[in-house]
Amino acid sequence: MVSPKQDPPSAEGLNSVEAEFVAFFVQMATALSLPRSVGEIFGYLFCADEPKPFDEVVSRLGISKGSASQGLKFLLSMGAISTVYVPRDRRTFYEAETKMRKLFSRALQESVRPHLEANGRLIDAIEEHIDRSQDHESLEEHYRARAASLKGWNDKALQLLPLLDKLISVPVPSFPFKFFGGDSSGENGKPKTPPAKPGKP
Amino acid sequence: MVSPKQDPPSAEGLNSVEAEFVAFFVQMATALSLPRSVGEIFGYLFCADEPKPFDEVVSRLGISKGSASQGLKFLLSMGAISTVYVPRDRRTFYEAETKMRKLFSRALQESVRPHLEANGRLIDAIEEHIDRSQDHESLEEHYRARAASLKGWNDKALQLLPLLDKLISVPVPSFPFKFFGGDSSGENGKPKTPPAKPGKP
DNA sequence: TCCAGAGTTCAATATATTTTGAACCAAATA
DNA sequence: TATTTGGTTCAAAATATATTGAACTCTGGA
Repeated sequence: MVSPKQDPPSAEGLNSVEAEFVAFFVQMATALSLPRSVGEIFGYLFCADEPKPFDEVVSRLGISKGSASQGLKFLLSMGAISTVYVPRDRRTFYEAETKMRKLFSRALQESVRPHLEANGRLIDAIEEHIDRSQDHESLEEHYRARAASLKGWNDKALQLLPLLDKLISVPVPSFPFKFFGGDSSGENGKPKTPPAKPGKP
Repeated sequence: MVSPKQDPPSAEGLNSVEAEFVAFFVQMATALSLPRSVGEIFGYLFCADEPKPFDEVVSRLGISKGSASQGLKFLLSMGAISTVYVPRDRRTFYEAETKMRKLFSRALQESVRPHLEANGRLIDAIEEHIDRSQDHESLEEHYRARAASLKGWNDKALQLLPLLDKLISVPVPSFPFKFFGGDSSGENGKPKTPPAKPGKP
């Protein structure tokens, strides 16, 4: 399905393994309706063994500086990547967050929760409209019931968020019958040594 | 923020409560990156007290027949609405699924699971590429590790699906320390009586 | 101070998605 | 059989989104 071996050694274009990782995250991005370029960038950084500088993202992926800049900014804002400072190199290096738990957790907090909270406010608005308007006669009760159902589910979702957060850090094959136990795949306090001058051979 | 009272009695346009429900689901649809029209249609049907026919969806929402047809088809395919047969009326009537649990459950099965399964196949493809290609020297081990991490998380997600499904049917305020208990908000075997000739006054 | 490199911004362009509406089909009715 | 009604299809138009690339800013030398 994909062509033979022979990986271009570096510098321009991706080797076949990188290309597959990138394809994976492009598909992921598509599923989440994010731009392709975001998937490409994350995929490239995810499979890299060292932090990579801006210009390498641009040249290896063959995308424009503009796209790279915007995509990196977005990924930073999501907490999906972070910058790495490399002494004696003016460029900023980027590395992917590879702890999926963190990614997921953060998405829950930064994307899902705000949406649910906004929903809550919209539901309040609905209820106010039901109060304010007459000539619904028999419908008024029905409207109230529907609004209440919406509110119930929204609240439920909000309450489930922290539980979900706990759930994903439980080692799966043993189903979680006690929740607040330790996290198996926990943090390692590695002091984040910058790599020994990577990139630009 | 929204203008006074005085609801247009019917026939054309929405009353102010309907308008708010529709706005809510439009925002919901946007969050899920679905077309506005899908949100409008679902919102209209969700707040209706009886099943509504195609032509009313069109005229009340002021969208084209094409949009309505496609949106309804989509919502049917998601199981978010269903058709209702009304004797002595050629039109098909639609009603929203108001049991959120069903909606959610179904989305998990029909949308999330297939994506995860596709991901699994893509990860296999990555691993095959790692096998096939040489000249990665020291990188090969790193690639394998990254691929393994991906596979691990994907499998975990797949395993969590049924648990999630259970979770949402648990009454929330009492946290779930036993999972396989009964479902409080369970099915009611109502025999689905068609409404007494609604619509078209 | 000037220059070169790194990166950002943003208007223009390219792409993708939604919506419309006219043409069409099929079933019920005249 | 012809007509009307209910609804679908699909190509074209309208909108929305992503990408590019040229102009720009900023910083660190020389």
